[in-house]
Amino acid sequence: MVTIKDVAAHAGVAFKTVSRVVNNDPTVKPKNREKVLKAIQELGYRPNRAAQMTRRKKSGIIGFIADELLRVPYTFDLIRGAQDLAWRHNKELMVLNVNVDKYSVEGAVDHLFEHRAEGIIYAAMYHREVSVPSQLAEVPAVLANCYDSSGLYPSIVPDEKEAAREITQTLLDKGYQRVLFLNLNENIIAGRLRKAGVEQAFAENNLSTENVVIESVIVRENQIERSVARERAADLITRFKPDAILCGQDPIAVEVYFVAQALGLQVGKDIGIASFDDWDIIPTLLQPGLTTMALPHYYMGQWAFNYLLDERSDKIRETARFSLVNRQSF
Amino acid sequence: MVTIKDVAAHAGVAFKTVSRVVNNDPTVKPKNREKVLKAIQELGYRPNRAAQMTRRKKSGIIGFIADELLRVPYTFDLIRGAQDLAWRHNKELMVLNVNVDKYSVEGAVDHLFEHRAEGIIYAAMYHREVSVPSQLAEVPAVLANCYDSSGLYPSIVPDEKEAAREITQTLLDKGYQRVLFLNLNENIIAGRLRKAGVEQAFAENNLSTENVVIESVIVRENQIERSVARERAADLITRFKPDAILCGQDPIAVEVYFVAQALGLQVGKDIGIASFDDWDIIPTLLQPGLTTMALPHYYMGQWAFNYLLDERSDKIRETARFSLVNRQSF
DNA sequence: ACCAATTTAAACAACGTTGTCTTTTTGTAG
DNA sequence: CTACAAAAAGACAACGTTGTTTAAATTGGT
Repeated sequence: MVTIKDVAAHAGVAFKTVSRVVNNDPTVKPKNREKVLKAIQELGYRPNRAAQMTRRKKSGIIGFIADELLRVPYTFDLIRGAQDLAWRHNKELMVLNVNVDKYSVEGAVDHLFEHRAEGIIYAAMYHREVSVPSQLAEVPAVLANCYDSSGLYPSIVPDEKEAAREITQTLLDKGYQRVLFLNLNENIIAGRLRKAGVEQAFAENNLSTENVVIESVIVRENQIERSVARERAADLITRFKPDAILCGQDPIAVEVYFVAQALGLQVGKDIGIASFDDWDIIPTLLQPGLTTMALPHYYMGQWAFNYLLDERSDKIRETARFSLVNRQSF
Repeated sequence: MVTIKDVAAHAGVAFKTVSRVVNNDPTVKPKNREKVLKAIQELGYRPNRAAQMTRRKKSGIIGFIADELLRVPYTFDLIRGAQDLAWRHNKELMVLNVNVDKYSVEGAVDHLFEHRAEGIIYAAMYHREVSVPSQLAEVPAVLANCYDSSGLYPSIVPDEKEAAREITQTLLDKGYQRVLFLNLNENIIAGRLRKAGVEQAFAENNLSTENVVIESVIVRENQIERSVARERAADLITRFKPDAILCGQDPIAVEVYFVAQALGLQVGKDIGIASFDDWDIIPTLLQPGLTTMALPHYYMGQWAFNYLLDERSDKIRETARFSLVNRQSF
């Protein structure tokens, strides 16, 4: 590979002058600058990042540890959010997928330390509490889509409760009165918080709890049989006769659309359907399009990166707002 | 950060000895090795990768350029395939998402050159012909899920035709006789090749072409209205009365399931349904589970990485076999 | 045209490693 | 114990950069 000295020889200047040109040092006479630039062009010189790093004692690397327990498409927006900013700030985002079987979190942290990462983002693939290895504290670190019980790390998680309150309020504003909430299992944080949000909305509108039914129809790990979920949904619909159904996540909405069709109910007309997540292709695949609260993954990725960039040290617990994506399902 | 010299001072040896221990040089006496190891432990020393790279003149970095034109979940298996191998071989996979608006392919290649990447994998998010920047030839490069017209680069793409032949043959073997193939648009490579595969299967079984109808119901860019696709599908089913429907990709199958339910046809009993891609959650979300030909993305990612690892230079054009994922839809 | 002040360029050291060469220590045969 | 080879450890240079100091070239005022 061609080095700074090759360029210098070719241009007939000291190699330090080439370094100056590369780093936009203004103390180079235009004539020399031109000569150097020409030589760089002709030789196809590119600065060696590894050498720069050693000399500058700065890596420009931000680590991103993603726990891959789940493989849900939108979670990649977490990475994208951070990555876009990294590119913009001329930093390297080193993404490591950890997995209980394959390589441990400790291994990933070690790896990042060897690369002298200037900060680490630890992201969970679904909103949950995590316990991170203690060595993580040696470097600025942020948690995204998760939090630790110790409070040692700043974190950002989706504002599940507010999202649930908002979508419920939107339903009520549109005149829906009897809401069936087919929730996630409540041992999942999102399940608990979203339930609270729905309840808050009903309380704020002084509506009787007789008008809302909340049932968990899905368990994340070891999912119950889909057909059972579908049967349950059908049963609840015929018994409770809701005018709107709120789904704990978009895949549940798919079930509900099938059930609705089977019962002869037209979505968006006979019954309103709303959901959470904005899960990849699902909301647009369904007909009519599914109105859903989109998870703020991209934003959280950005927030986490910015936190590190700003060299903050407050142990804030931030929440990120969902955004309502309006389609035609209610 | 603690350096090799700090460790040496702490252990009371020459810093070169520490280097030897770190690199498992056998010419270190056990007693010294122990001293050094203890010092490393106590000081929390970690080798500086950037310094190693400069001195060794090897980066250990493989670049992965992913064109993000589409955001389809399973495409990440391409990355995963390469990444898992990278980890196993103690290499760094530097993943760059390029995007027409955000940062160009040239920029990504430049970036990788600055990091002295030892090889580059260029991956497309759907099977297509690409034209890559000429600078890519300066370094070992492989194309994954795409190929170039020039033939300058080795490449691996899914064996679309064989997959179509195989799934069609499977349908025929099971006794299905009238097949409706709701294909992708034929200006997409996958659409053309899959069609050819279906036709081949029919020819090989000496079946009349009256028993197969092939129609494109979806256009990738600027997708036609879903509702139109659904109408078309319903119309084709009632007119042609197929006993099996083969879908060009899993999302089409979702439409077909809805249509089937609307027509009172039970999937897997009254009508068989098969598909392509194994698109994330879709095949398991549907009831009954959708039998589909899974794209070999993970394998292609691995193949591409191995090609670089083996320092091959043949400009082979490899194809990768789909795998049939049996569920209950036929 | 001369000297001082300023701008520009060169020389040299340093970053944290590893490769090569030299010196010291160790072990063993005589 | 000595001689001598082999093993172990140290010294020093090198990788491709940038930071710092020093020297050379240029400028401007008289």
